[in-house]
Amino acid sequence: MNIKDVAKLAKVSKSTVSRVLNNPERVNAEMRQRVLEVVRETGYRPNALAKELVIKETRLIGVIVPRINTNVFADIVEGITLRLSENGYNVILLCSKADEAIEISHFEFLQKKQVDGIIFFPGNMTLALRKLINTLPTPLIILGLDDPLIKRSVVSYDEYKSSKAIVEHFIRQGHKQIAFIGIDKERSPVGQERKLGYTDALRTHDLPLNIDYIYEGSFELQSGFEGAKHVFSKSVIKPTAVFAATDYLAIGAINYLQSQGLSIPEDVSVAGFDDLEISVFFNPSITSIKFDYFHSGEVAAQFVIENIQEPSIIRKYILGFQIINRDSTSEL
Amino acid sequence: MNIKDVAKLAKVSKSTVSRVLNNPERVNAEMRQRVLEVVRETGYRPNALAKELVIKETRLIGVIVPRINTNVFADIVEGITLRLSENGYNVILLCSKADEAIEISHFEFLQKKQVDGIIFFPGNMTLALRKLINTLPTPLIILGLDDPLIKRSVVSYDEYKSSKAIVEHFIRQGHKQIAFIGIDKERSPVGQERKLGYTDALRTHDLPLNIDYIYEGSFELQSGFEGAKHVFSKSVIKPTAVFAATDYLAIGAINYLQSQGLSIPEDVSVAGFDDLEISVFFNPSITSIKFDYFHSGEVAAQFVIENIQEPSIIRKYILGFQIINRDSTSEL
DNA sequence: TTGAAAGCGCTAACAC
DNA sequence: GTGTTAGCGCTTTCAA
Repeated sequence: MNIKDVAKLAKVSKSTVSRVLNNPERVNAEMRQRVLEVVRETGYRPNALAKELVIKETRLIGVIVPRINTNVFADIVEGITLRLSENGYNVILLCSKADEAIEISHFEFLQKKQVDGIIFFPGNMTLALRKLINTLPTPLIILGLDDPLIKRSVVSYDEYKSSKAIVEHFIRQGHKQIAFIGIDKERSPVGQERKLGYTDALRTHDLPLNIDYIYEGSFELQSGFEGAKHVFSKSVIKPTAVFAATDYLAIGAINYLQSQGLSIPEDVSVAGFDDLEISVFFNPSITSIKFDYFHSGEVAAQFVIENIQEPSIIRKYILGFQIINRDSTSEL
Repeated sequence: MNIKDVAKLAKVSKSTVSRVLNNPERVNAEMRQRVLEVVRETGYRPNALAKELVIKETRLIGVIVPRINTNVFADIVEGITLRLSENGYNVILLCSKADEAIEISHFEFLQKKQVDGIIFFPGNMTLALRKLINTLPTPLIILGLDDPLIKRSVVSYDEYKSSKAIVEHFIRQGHKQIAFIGIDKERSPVGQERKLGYTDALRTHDLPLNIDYIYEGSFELQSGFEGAKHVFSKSVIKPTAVFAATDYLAIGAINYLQSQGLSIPEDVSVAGFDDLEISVFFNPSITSIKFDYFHSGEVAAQFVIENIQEPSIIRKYILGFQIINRDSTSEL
C-alpha cells in the first residue's frame, strides 16, 4: 500500500494525497474526506524513507554513549529521549563501550542514516576523534567533556570543582588525612578530573599529598572494597576521611572499613559521588555529590535542536552540583 | 556529494560506484581503486535513505519500553542494543511511560520509518493494543508479559513462580506470618503477578491470607518504608517475614523496621526482588530473586532477528531465576 | 484547488 | 566487467 494506491482508491492524484497528509488546509473538504477515508480503511502508512529522501530531514538524532545500564547514562539517555520526543525528534541509540574505533564507525553510520543531529558522550578524547568532531557536517553536541580544541556546544559536569568542594568540605570539618579511591586513567577521563579536584584541594589548603592515600581502580563496588583495603593497610598514619569517586566505591569502602571493626563516621568519614537513589537509605546514609544527569540530557537535547535550526551557535552548559551531607561523614 | 558526483570524479558510471561499495568483487581492481580513492578524498557517505528505499531493509529495530532509567530496563536495553549491533542492526529507542496512547503512536511512527522489527515491553495489555500487536505486519517481539491471546514470540520473566518460590523459602524456614509489600495494580501488571505468587504460596501451604499483611504502593524506596509501617502498625500479630516486590522496597522496609528498633533478620526476615548491585553490600545483605535482564534483552534481539528471516516462527522464552540467600533472612 | 511531471540518491535488471 | 535505464515512494514546482 503506497501513495499511488491510495490515490487510485480515492480517485485523486498522488499530489492530493500528499497534500491531505501534509497540508490538509490546502485541499477542499470533500476530497480531503475521501482521502482520509481511504487512509483509515487501508491503514496506509506513508513511507518515511521516501519522504525524507525528498525533504532532507529525518527527525532522528543519533545518541552515542559508552554504556546504557549505569545510573548516570540511563538518566542522561532518558532525559535526552523525553525532551527530544516532546519536540518531534527520536533517538537512534548507539553503545560505544568507550572504544574509539566503535565510536568512529558509529559516526559513519549516523551520517549515512542522515540523522539531523548527534549527541555524543565520548569515552576518551583522541586526535582522530577531535578532528572528526570538528569536521562533521552534522549538528553535534558533546556530553561530559569540555575540550578547548573542540568547537561544538557542550554539556559538561564540573567533576573537578565538585570533587574539590567535597574534599574542602572534609578539610573544613577538621580532616587532614584524606584518602582518595578513584578510577583508572585508562577506564575513564572522569577519574582524572575527580582526582585533580582532590589533589588541588589538598594543595590549596597546604596539606601534604600522600601517595599511600590514593587508589585507582574500576567503577565496581568491589574496587571500593579493594581500595579501602589498599589504603588502610599500606598507610602508616591511617586516614580519617575517604573520598570515593562514586557512591558504589564509597559503599565498597564502607564495607571494608566496617569489616575491620571501624565505625563510620566515628572512626572514618566516607563521602561518595553521584548520589544514588539508595545512598540515602544506606546505613550509614552516604554523603555525596549530586548531579542532575537527567536534566543534562534534556539540555543536550535542547542544544541539538537549537543547532539544527542555527548551526553556528556554540553553547557551553556546566551542570551545577550539590553536596548532600549525610551520616557517613562528620567533624573530626 | 552523492553517487553521481563520485561517479563523475572517478570517470565511471553510478552502477560501478554502487558495485564497488556493495559488491567490490564484481568490479576490476583498477576501477575499484579509482572509485575508492575518490570516496576517501571526498569523504562520500552513501545516503542510506535512498538505498533502503530500494532494498526495503533498514536494519533498524524499534524498541519501546516504559522507561529507561531503572536497573531493569537499562539492562534490557543494553542487552538488546549490544546483541543487535553484533548482527548489524541498530536501535530506535522509544519511551512509552507505560501510556497506551503513546505506545500506539510509537507503533505508527515505527511503521512509517520502515523498521525491520520491533521489540515491545508493554505497560499494560489492552484490547486495542492486543489487536494492534496481532495485526502489525512487522516482526514483533513482546517482552515481559505472556498473553495467551497474542501470537508473537515472547520473552518473559516468571514473576509468579519466582515470587511463590521465595515465599515458600520463607515457609520452609518456619515462617508463618509473612507480609507482602507490592506494587499497585494500576502501576504495573508485574505487581499482580508477584502478589499472586505470594498468595498462592500461602494457600498451597495452608497458611491463612491476612489482609493486614498486604500493602501495595509504588516502586519507590519510600513506598517500602510506608508499606512496612502500614503492615506493622495495622497487624495485631506482627509478621516474622516480609516479601518486598523489589529490592528498593525491601531496603525501604528494612529502614522502617530498624527505625523501630527491630533487628533484621533476628526479629524480622526481609526478602526483595531483582537483586540490585548494591544488595550484596547493604547491611544486612539482602536475600533476593535474581533475573538476568541483560540476557533477556539479548534473547529478544535474537528472536527479532530470527523473525525477520522467518516470520512464522513463534517462540516463548521464560527467563530463569535464582534465589540469592543472604543475611536479611533466616530460620525462624 | 488540482494534476502532471521531474527529481530526491540509490539499486538492479538488462544489454553490451 | 561496465553502462544504460527504470523505478523505489514520496514532495514540489509548474501549468491548467
